[in-house]
Amino acid sequence: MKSAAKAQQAEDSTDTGAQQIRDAIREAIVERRLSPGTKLSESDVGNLFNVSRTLARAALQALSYEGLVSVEKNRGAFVAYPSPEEARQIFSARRLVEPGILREAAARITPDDITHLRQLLLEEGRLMSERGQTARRAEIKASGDFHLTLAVISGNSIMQRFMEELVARSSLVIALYGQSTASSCGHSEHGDIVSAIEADELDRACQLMLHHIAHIEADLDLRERKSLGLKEAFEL
Amino acid sequence: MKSAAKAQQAEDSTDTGAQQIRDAIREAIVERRLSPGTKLSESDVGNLFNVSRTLARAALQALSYEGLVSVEKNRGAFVAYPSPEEARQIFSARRLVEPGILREAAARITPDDITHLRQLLLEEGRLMSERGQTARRAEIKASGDFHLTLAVISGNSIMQRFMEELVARSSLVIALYGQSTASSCGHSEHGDIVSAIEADELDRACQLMLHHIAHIEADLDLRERKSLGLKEAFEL
DNA sequence: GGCGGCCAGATTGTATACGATGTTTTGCAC
DNA sequence: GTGCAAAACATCGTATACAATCTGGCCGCC
Repeated sequence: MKSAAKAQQAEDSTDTGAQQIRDAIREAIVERRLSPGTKLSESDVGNLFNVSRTLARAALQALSYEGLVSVEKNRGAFVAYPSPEEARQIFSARRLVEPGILREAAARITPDDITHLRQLLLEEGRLMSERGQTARRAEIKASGDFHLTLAVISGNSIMQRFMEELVARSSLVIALYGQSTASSCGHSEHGDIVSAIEADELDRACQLMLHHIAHIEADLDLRERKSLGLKEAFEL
Repeated sequence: MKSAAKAQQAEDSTDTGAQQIRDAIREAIVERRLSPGTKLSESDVGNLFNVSRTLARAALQALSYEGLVSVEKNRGAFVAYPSPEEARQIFSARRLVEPGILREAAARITPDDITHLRQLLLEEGRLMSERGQTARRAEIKASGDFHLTLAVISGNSIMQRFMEELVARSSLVIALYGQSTASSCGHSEHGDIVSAIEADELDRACQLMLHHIAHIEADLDLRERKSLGLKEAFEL
C-alpha cells in the first residue's frame, strides 16, 4: 500500500479558513468557471464565503503568489489574465520540468500507481465523450490531474507544488488562447505516455511528453472569451 | 531599529508594506542571521518593523508559502527546519531544473550578461578570502546569486521565482546540515560553468552544473542535528 | 509524594473600524 | 455638446479589538 499517489491530503501548513477559500477559488479558476480578468473584490469574496475581508484577503494573496490572480494596488484582485509572453513562459517551464518529473516518477512508480493513472485516463475518456458544461469542466480537471499525478508519484513535494501552479496557470492560458473548444490535453497522448512508462521506455516517454506539451501549445492563439462572474460561478 | 528598512523601492506585485518585511526576513534567513527553528511570533515581528500584527502576519504567510517558515496552527511561525527528506527533495529539484535553466540561459545570454556573471564571481572570490561574519554572509548571498542570475538570464520569470525559492531553502539546508564551515558553493565551479557557457559547450556546462550541485549535496550530513522528533528518538 | 483539574498568561484566528487611494459621476463653464 | 474639475463612491491598506486556543503553573485530592 505504498502508492506514492496517496499522501495528497496532508496540507495544513498555513492558516485555517483561508485555505478553504483559496482552494475553492483555485478550483473555480482551473475549471474555468471563473474567467481571466474577472474581478474578485475582497468584500465580494468575503460575503460569498461568509467570512470577513481578512480571510478573503489572505486567500487572494495566496492565489496571487501562485500567479492565479493578480492584485493591483488599491484597485483590487482579478483572475489573472496571462499575457502571451507569460503563456510562453508557462509552457517553457513545463517543457523544462515535466520530462524530469516523468523520469523521477518512472523510477519510483508502483503497480498501484499505474492502476491509478489508468483509472484517471478512463475517467477522462468517459468525460470526454459526454456533453454539457459539467462534464467539460470535470474533463479539464481530470486532464490536469494526469500531469499532477505524475508529480505526486515522483515523490518530490516541491515539484508537486510547482506543477500544481503550472497546471493551474496553463488552464488559464488555454481558457484565454485555446482554439479547439474541447480539452486542454490530447487524451490519447496521456495513454501513450503511461504505456511508454510501463514498457520502461523512458526516453520515448519523455519525447511523448514533450510532444504532448507542444500539441497543447500549438492549439493556442491570441483570443479572448467572456467571463461568468463570480456569483454565478459559486451558487448552485 | 529599522536597520532592515533599506529598500524604499515601490514594489508592486502584492501588497505594499508586507513585501518589505517579507524580503527583510527572507534575507535574514538566507544569510543565516536567523537560524532554523527560531520562533517568529507575529507580535514580535510587528514590533520589530513597527507595524501591526496584520502586516507581520501577511509577511509570515508569504514566507510560509515559500517554504522558508512553517506556521503551526495556533502555535506560531518558525524559521523552517527542513527535514533530511525535504533537503533531498530540494536538491533533487535543483538537479532537475538547473540544467534546463542553464540551457535556456545559454541560448539567450549576451556579452553584458557574461560580464555581469564574471563580476559576480570576482565579488564572490573577494568575499571568500575575507574573514568575519559580515563577509561570510555576503559570500553566502553572492554564491546563491550566481544560480539566481542564471535564472534571470534565462528570461523565464517563473523559473526565476522557483529558483529563488530553491536557493533560499538550500541555504537553510546548508545551515542545518552543512559540514564544511565555509561556503555554500564551490567557487571555482561557478567559474568553470561560465567558461563552458562562453565556449558554447552546453553539455559540458550542464555536467558541471550537476557536479556542482552534487558537491554541495555531498557536503551535507543528512543526519539529525538537534531533536529528532521524540518518536524516532526512542524507537528503532 | 504523585496526579489530575483549573485558572492565568500568552499567542494566534477572525472580525470590524478607520484612513488612504483610485474610479466614476456630476456639475459647471465654455 | 464637450472638457475639465471636484466631490461622491467604491475599494483597498493598515490598525485595533475581541474570541478561540494553547501553554504552563498552581492547588487540592488521592
